[in-house]
Amino acid sequence: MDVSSRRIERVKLDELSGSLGFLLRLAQLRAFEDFFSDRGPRGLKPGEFSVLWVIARNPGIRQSLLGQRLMIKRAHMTKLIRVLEDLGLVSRRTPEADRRAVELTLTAKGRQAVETSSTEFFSYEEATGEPLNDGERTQLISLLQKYVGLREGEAR
Amino acid sequence: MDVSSRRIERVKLDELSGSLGFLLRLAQLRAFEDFFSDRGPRGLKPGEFSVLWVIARNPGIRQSLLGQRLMIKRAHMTKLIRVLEDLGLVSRRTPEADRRAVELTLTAKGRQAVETSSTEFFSYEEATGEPLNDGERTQLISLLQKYVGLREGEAR
DNA sequence: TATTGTTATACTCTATAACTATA
DNA sequence: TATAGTTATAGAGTATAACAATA
Repeated sequence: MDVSSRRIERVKLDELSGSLGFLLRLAQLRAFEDFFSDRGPRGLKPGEFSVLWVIARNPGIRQSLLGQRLMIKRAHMTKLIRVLEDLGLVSRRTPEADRRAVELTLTAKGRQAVETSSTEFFSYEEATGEPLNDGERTQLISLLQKYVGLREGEAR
Repeated sequence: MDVSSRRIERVKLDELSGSLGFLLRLAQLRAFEDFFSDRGPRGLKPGEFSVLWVIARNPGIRQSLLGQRLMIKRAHMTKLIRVLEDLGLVSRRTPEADRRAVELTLTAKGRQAVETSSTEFFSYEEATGEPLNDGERTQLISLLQKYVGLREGEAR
């Protein structure tokens, strides 16, 4: 196979290449692809890691609040948490103050899993963003934070 | 219900809020949510629209090339195109030059569908990006284009 | 041997609605 | 009546591998 066939031929996208939704979809696919290609499938998937991470920083957090922040629907949350509970990473308890709710905390095993994975996840993160230089990467992160509601003020 | 319960309580995310992968996932969910909440479910879904749009700009494009550009895997592409063919929007032909390949073009009905939907899609696009101002939105798009490989040069 | 596309299978993520138990 | 969570079900998207036809 020659080199030219490795290159993606030109495809006209016109206005589509200026679509925020389209770009975000491609960018997310790209980020996940990078993430999984670098190494074989490891212990925690990105979604599981983020759930465990947030529980670790917010012990006793309610399922509903966790779901709101991570944009995971209630029904899906139930299944996700059950898996993590079955793995022995998360424990659930019903608070006396509101017996409808469920408060989440990590087990010792869960805390250890987050600890182990976090080095891996975040060291990967720093090495990512390939075609962007450091300044651009920082700026992209800043703009996304604002877009997503993680910043009250300006994006810079 | 009082106002305070409508607001999302603070959740500590720490380093996670600086993760590009995490932010891209949230941003994409947000963009799609905006898109679907504004209006009821309309004719074309974003994925279908983008496929039709690209075929419209690149008549006779091969399935493989289309898939590469839109980051859709071959097996998925087959199913996607079949649906669009069954809807009478796309037609397929085998070129004599390479009888393994499939060249895609839009039918008259397909061209009309793109025409109709494009106004809707792109006018929505312009009104989007809510917490960002125009300059920030432009910059975000620019950075994403570079990240995703739609620009050779610099991101600005 | 490599490539294009297809088929079959399965798994994840998401959406919806009906349900319970509490409030 | 409203809320937190659960259950059940279905659909979309994706991943994988085996396959046929062609190069």
